[in-house]
Amino acid sequence: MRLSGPSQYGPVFKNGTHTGGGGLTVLFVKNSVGHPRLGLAIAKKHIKFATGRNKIKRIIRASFQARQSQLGSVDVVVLSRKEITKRSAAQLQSTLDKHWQTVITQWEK
RNA sequence: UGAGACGGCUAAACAAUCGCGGUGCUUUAGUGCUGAGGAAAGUCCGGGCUCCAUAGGAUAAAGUGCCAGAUAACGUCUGGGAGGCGUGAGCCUACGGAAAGUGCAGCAGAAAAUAAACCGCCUAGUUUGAUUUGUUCGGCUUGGUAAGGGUGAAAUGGUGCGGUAAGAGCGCACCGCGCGGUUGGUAACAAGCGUGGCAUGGUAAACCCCACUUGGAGCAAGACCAAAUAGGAGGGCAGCUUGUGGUAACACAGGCAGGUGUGAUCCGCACCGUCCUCGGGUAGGUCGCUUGAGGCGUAUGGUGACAUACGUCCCAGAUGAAUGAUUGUUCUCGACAGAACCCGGCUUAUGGCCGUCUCAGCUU
Repeated sequence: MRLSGPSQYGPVFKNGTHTGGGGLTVLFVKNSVGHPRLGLAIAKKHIKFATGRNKIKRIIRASFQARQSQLGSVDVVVLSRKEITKRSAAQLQSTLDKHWQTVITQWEK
């Protein structure tokens, strides 16, 4: 489910395909595990307080879980951007849905 | 009812389904248990713990600063004293030293520190002044005077009476202050007695002096396991052949091989044993990591902070970092905010509820 350690994060950062927008950047790459795995990187620089960071992580995890069955064996890392402070929770969910869709279509190819 | 002071409690509730971090049990898919805060925050103090060191003394630097107690310790807390603020409940205070030394004080004001005569008040002298001819007023000179005016945050004790030419601790009373006993109190201090005639202006959150405290770095502390690579130590085995020595193991000398680089290739040139063990410690992993100056209850001691005894409970332990989503019901429609080694405080942010007390108004 979860990515852990530089050995698992490293390949995604190096070879991952980018999609972005809406205050988030999504990197993804195929893996050999057979199920999707999620990693999060929400910068303290962008969101100052810990509660705010936790909220965004929860939103991303929830939407990831909802789409989990549709995603193939992919490692995904979601990064925060500066504009994320301007986005509401509902906006984030819709943009995440878009990003998952692009990941699915890319993976099917 | 309004305004206020102090203290305590709480952190939407319940149910279902799907998930997440720990952990146990069967066993590889289920299931049980459990899972953020009052501030987890700021990182401002104090400890524990760990390593470096061996800290005995002195100096520097930093901090603390009424007294007594609590505590592992503190700059925290409790009780007391003093001063200040408020009608009051209550609240606030870096609250040691200015007769060890140095420094500082804008404007105003005559003068701001070995005090000082601007206006004024008073004595004496003087007079081409005025004049109601006076023991008057004015000018000038000489002294005396800090009572009054004015300036200032602050002007060398305050008020009153006596006293005096006018004044003045010059004298007296009371208050304040200094010094010395006495009494009460562990002490800070208070009360009262005697005495001095009034001294030491302010500023130490200016330097400074005095007393006390502090070794440094921090869980990325630190301990252990440990791939790979380079270098290190020890040991085993070290191609073929000729000669010499030796019984032999082996040693010495020569020749031929082997690998890598250079290069299209050959020659040439340069470089090179191999395996094991130890040590080392990188990536990575494990521990540290949650049973603790612990919580809750009762009793006892203490004004209290707190201590002691007994009983009882186990209450997050992640590491790109766990609490969410959906549905239903209810209400006052939910603030500030997320553990990261652990405790004791302080400070700051913040929704709601309750109690006690004070002041004002109204009713009885």
